Amino acid sequence: MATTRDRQLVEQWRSIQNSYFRTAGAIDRALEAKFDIGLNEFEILDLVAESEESACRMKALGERTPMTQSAVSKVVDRLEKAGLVSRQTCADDRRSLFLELTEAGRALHSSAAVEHRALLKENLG
Amino acid sequence: MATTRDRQLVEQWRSIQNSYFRTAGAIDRALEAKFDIGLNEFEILDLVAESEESACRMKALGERTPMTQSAVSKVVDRLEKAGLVSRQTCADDRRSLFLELTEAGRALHSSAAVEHRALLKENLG
DNA sequence: TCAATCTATATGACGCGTCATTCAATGACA
DNA sequence: TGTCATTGAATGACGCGTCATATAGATTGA
Repeated sequence: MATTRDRQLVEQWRSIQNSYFRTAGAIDRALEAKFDIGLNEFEILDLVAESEESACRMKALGERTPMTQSAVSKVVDRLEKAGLVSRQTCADDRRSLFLELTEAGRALHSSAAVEHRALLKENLG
Repeated sequence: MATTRDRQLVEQWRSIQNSYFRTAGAIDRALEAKFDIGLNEFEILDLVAESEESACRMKALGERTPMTQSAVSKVVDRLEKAGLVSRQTCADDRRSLFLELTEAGRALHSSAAVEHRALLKENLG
């Protein structure tokens, strides 16, 4: 039985979906067009840039994003292929890896971040 | 240059992403487990159920969801294969189609909707 | 020190959404 | 009426995320 409360919930949810997709889509398209990387790539890049003191990243990354461990691994693959990031082995635990921005990665990140923040401001008000 | 305002925007965005994925994921898993349909399938079913007076649906559907026209077409494929919906040709414009719930579709929708609303309430507060 | 177990990451198969394209039906207009 | 542009929908190639698994390294405890 469809209560008014149900209707409200559904409307609220649709509105969240719309603004989520609108925002994510706008950022994704802009980054793709201007920097040739997708939103997820940028977000990993952003996380790596944030924690500029080392650590066994990969693991930590997984905890800061809704992406799957395997998705993170593939995003990093692409970033590495694009020469934006490099995987470094971890001396104290050789299963772990930590990530470093390359020069190119650092450069791209700082331009892309400006765009990213601008679009967030525009879309989140 | 990373302003405090930028940090706030990024935090806000991550929080939106997290709650979006948490909610969507929870609903998707529940519907998948109990009714064997995904979230997008349910949402199309829900839209069709909502507009129980006919019309040339497919088109209208595309306007009520952030999904692509082609995504809608494929979701409807699956719903049709599952016997939950049927495509009816439109007399006045033979390019268009409108959709109808089958009996099974109506039944599944009304159970699934309860679950859906409950999870929305739980997740959106 | 040797199993058994656990943990960090990678990988392959798979499903789904997107883009570009196609096809048929319509509409516009001369 | 004949052409040309437009519109509703379907389709195929493709990229990406997910799940289940694999692999190598760590840890525990007898």
